[in-house]
Amino acid sequence: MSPTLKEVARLAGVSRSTVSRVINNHPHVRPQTRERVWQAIRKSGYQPHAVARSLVTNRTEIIGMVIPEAVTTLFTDPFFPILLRGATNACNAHRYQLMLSLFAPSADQQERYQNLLGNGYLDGVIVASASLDDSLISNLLHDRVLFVSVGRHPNRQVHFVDVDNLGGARMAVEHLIHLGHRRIATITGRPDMAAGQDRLEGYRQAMQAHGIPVEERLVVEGDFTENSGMVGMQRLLSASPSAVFVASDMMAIGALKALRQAGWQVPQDIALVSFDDIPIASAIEPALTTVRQPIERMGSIAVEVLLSLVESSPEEEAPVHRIVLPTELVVRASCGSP
Amino acid sequence: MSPTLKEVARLAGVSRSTVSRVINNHPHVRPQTRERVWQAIRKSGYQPHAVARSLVTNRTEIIGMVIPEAVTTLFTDPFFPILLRGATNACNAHRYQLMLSLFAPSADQQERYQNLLGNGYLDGVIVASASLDDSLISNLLHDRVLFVSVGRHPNRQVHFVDVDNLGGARMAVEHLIHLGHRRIATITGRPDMAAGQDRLEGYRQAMQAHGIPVEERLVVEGDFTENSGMVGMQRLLSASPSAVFVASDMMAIGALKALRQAGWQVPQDIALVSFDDIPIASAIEPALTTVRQPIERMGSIAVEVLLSLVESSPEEEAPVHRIVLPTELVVRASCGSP
DNA sequence: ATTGGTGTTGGGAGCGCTCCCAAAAAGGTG
DNA sequence: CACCTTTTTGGGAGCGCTCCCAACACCAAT
Repeated sequence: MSPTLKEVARLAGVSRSTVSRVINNHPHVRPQTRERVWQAIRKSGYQPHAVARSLVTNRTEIIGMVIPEAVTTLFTDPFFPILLRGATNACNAHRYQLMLSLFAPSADQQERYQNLLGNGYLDGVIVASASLDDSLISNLLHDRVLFVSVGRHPNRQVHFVDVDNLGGARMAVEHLIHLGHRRIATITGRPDMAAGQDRLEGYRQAMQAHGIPVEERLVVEGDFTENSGMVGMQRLLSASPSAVFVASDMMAIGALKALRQAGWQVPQDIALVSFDDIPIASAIEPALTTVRQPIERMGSIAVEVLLSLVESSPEEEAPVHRIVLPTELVVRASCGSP
Repeated sequence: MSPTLKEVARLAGVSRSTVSRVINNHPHVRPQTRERVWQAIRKSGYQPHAVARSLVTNRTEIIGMVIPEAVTTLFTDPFFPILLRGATNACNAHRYQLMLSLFAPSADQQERYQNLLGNGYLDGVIVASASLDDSLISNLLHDRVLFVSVGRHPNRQVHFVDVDNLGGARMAVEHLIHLGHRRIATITGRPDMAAGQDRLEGYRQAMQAHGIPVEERLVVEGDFTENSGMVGMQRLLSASPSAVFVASDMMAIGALKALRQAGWQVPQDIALVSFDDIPIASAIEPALTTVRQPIERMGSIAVEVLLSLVESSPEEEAPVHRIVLPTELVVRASCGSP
């Protein structure tokens, strides 16, 4: 089939070792020998056999992206694809490959985990949007797999990259307060995910900072899906809030649907602010005021961090990376800002 | 680190060969020996080292998903994530892994191609939404890489899975005709992609079948993006069509924006039918009448076909698979159907 | 000329596995 | 019980590469 090191060596009239040194850019090869070897490589169309190399270097230059399948909902939401794009870009820049893995928390999870992580194909893993109580994280820690989480994790050994969900949510709610609202409701994200918790906490902090007591009937639980936004809004209607902070754009779209059905006008009858700034947020009517988060950057930074771990010597205890990226409020029509 | 075959063999008091036979379920192992080996495997937590195995079997059980980065636009459109989900599911079922690769048609494309395909890490490749004139396909053919295209390709050696874009488009336009429309415009998809071409051809066929001549000013070119839908609609306004067939939902969202700005009501002033049925299509106002395509199935079938190629013996010339899946018209509010 | 560096090259071992072939054990038959 | 067949087991070779160590060439300095 394709030529091997040995054949290139014969072609160039040198030994396998020398060809290997040329390929891997090692010093101690005479320039003219190096040139001769390169010629042989080009002529034969030689490509190093990555699998063979990995067997000895114990590195595959492949990292995994693991998505707990519970968040399959995220597939209808562009969060995940954009994250993936960021991760891929960073991988390309470092000549690493990205292996994708959806993980159902099902009967065969254990088997799939073994299969993926145990077989030695991955140098490290990015874990996206895990639920905080997912056993995946503890498994990875136990097995000493190098990984970086997208979304914070309370365990102090976990490297993570996250956006400032708390600050972003606070900013959003404060914007509503500055517009004069006091009966501000919220539809939360999944309470088992850090983003869900933090956005709720941001809401509470903003309310408290301005001395507005939080009525518990103004807080309804969602799960980031459009449908939960619709249902949540319907439940909220009877409490007649004058504004609502919805913890994701997809839920805001659901909420808009509920409001339309109830005959409420946005922003005239109720102001709405949400979170994510996915592309559709600016395309719909009314355009959403929302908190923008740098999803793509989060993906590429997660990869950068992971690769720095992979490429550092295994024994040196690197400090734990806990990176939080800033968010930004994008004001559009849905909040009724003048 | 982790135990090897040899250690398991020692533990079970047999040879490496026997353990290997047990692992790979080969016959000719006495039941009681087999049991003893299994015990040793469980006790030691042995996991076969996939890289080492690949070196000798020449199979990695990894397939690639290649997306020409020109269609990065597809990232804001759920087409791609849903396809990916279908592909992943099929991979899981067959215990294959999926490697993701975005391919910029840039300066380093050639290098990345070599790097990805030449290094022997992939058993085969799924090519998603390639432009028809992309050199990727011809490279793959030339290098005898096993691959399946998502989206038809004219070359008769190319295995592909596609949806019936032509039939779906015809169905959509005929629906408008049955509603009494005759001045029907269209905003096309990218003319360098099969889906773009076929949806336009479906439009033409429907018009022709009903004896309605196609006015060329009623045909404007788009590229599947929301923005091109908006621009296209703006150009169409002066031709005052009574209905428009938009070749994708994302473009339809752009078109709606243009119509709102111009003060046209949908469906009262103009009927609108589009293509894809992405989740957002039913969530916006007015809900879109659109052609649903089985994206997820397309992804899993593509994988099934590819794996059948991978697992067939290399010499037997398999017949070329050219699979076309049916589409379905989903009638909602935007076409003004009674 | 001898010694000792320094730079360059070649060969062997080994990564963890599969597969082939031969040896050993087991089973059947006259 | 010897003989042949069949099943079961073990050991060696080899997949394509890297890395170590030894060998060699070359040059300057003693």
